[in-house]
Amino acid sequence: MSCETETVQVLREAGHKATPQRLMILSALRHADGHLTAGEICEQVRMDYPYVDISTVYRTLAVLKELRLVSETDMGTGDTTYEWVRQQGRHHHLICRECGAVASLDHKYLENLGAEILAESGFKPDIDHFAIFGLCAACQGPGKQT
Amino acid sequence: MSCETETVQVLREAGHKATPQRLMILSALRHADGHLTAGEICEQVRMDYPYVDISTVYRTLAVLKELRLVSETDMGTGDTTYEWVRQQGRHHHLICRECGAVASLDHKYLENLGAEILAESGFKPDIDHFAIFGLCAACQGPGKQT
DNA sequence: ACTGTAATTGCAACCAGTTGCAGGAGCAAC
DNA sequence: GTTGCTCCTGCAACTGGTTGCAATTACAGT
Repeated sequence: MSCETETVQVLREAGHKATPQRLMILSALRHADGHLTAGEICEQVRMDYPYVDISTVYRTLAVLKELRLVSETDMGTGDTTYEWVRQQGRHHHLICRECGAVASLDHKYLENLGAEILAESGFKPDIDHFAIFGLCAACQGPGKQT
Repeated sequence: MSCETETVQVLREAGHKATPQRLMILSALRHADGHLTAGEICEQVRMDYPYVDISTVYRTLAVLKELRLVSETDMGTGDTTYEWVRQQGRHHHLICRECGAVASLDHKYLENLGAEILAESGFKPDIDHFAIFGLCAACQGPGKQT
């Protein structure tokens, strides 16, 4: 758990406390390599400490999201998922509304967009992790509608 | 209600039925000029027909969304809102995560993005109505938090 | 106008996520 | 190590939205 020291700093500096529950949630997020739902995080933490409440998980996720340590993504299937934000390897998701396939999108496309918006309107968009819906190549063929 | 004829066509062609409830929901959406929540739509319909169930509203909205007649937008405040999609005047929203201000963004910025993604990955994104979070110009100033 | 079929409705039960609250715990200062 | 303040936790109640189901209704074909 020594790898969380840095994160603990960030928490403290923002006036938050580093509680065991939070460290466990943090650990679950870090060591998972994909997206996790709040429920999954809760289950995982309960293996070590069975009393965590789901509301604690949600509240912790809210704090982490505010500090921009995790990103929240609505995958379109009604599952809201959370992911540890790494500094490199930013990516976005292209989600097919027909077949549900998920592809990754390199950050560079969005980077342009972010810069353009900032230049023209002064609004600085949070472009950390987008989920973009649409039709994948396979589902665009004529007469291919489900 | 004669202005709904065209929409009724679209519904029928997709194998859906044009029920009174749906027409009332449709009417509410058309005549509102902004975003409406499901609850607001339900209330409005109940003025004419008190028995509509909220689930009917949600199901109708799901159908209309699928037919791309309405767009669903999560405004970030926990309110999911729905809006009638007009062919012209497509726009997107820039929502400030500090002060909640909502600004409009012209469609042209996203048009580029859509074309790029399509060209490079074959994925055809639905770029009808985006909600982009970030910091507005006023909230970016140093020490201007909250 | 009548009929058959499939879509739709309203209801109630349900699920994900949020909130208010009282007790408990972290942490900075002494 | 103790103290005090504030944040955090777990609980339970609640809200927004979804789903399964039996009864009903739209509508295409006749």
